[in-house]
Amino acid sequence: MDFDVGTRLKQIREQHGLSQRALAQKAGVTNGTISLIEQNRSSPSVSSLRKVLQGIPMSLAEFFSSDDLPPPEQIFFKNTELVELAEELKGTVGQVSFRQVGDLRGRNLQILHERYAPGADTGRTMLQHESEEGGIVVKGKIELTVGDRKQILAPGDAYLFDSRIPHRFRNVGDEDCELISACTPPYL
Amino acid sequence: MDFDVGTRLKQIREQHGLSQRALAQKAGVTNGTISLIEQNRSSPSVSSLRKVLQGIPMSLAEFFSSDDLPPPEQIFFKNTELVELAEELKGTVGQVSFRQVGDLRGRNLQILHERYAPGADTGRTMLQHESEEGGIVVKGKIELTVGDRKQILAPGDAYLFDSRIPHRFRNVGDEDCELISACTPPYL
DNA sequence: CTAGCATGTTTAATAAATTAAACAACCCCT
DNA sequence: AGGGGTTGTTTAATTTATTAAACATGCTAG
Repeated sequence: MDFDVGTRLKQIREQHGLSQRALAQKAGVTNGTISLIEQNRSSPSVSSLRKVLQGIPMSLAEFFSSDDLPPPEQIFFKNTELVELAEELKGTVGQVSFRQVGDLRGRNLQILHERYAPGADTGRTMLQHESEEGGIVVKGKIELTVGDRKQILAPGDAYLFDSRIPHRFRNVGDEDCELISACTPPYL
Repeated sequence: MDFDVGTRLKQIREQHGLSQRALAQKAGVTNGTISLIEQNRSSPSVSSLRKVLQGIPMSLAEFFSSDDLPPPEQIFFKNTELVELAEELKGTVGQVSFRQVGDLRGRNLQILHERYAPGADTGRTMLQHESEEGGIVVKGKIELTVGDRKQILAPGDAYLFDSRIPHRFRNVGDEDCELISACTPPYL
């Protein structure tokens, strides 16, 4: 009782500026099929639905992850408008600052401006969230541990990994380290 | 875009220690249906599949997000290892550099180190990709236009928007501008 | 060894989705 | 006002999925 296939398909089709016939042709089905599906008067087989979505194109996974379209929100953020995420970081040692772009309501993308004081350390070893995560170092040096791999990154260096692997950040230098990171979907 | 519904269902069913008949009863379908689906000899309608998954229980979204563990990949990237994305930028004016973290194969997250020379301009107005996009300015100034909104961002300032809205970046200052951006899912 | 019960597979009848083509409504253009 | 093009909707014919019941195999107890 939780997923309205017809409405979802219609919404997606219209977002892509396609008519029923246009989509039908790209998908290799008839326009009638699309019409009936959108009215929930027929429940497509997954093979049909896959064909239809290939005309978008969109994966079945995307289709069923009902992330609804975000309403018009704030686009630009002044330096001072980034929101500090101080609370959540229980295991951390030393001074760490995570400043987030926007409030993420309805978003898949989280962008952070991170700052680590010398010696600062996220006890994140235990943390594994269901995301992908990456970033680029802007200033200073950071030691990053991901699973059984460890490396020190300098300005301009970068990282990208699956957040389900336990990971940890540690500033082993003697100046502040800044980096800009992204995460999808957001970690809290 | 090849999704083996039968194999996936069988895998899930067995992980939950259910026989075809046991699952069939909980789901309100017959065992034959499950057998045929698992052999890919019939492609269930999404209403049937939903019924079946309710017997697990599991959502359609979970079913189709085939969360298989990613193969071990490169995690750390030296400054010089970022890959230049020079080719794709047809409409651009002036000197622009997009340097990407990793090659993105199998990833949802794209992270770029972008550099705009004074006067550089992406003719991106026409571009609308199916993503969410955001970033933080590191150096210099950039004018960002998103839909009918425009703003000049300075170091520390940030942005976050739905990439389906037409957008454009322009360096209106007289020094190089650098920013770090992220995009999900990747734009090419 | 065999009777009983579980498993997954197959088959003919039935129910449902998909097609092909026609229908009605709306816009735009001359 | 009317054509020619679009749009989404509907209907009968066809294809496909689903059912109900039989079939085959393997396991275990007596």
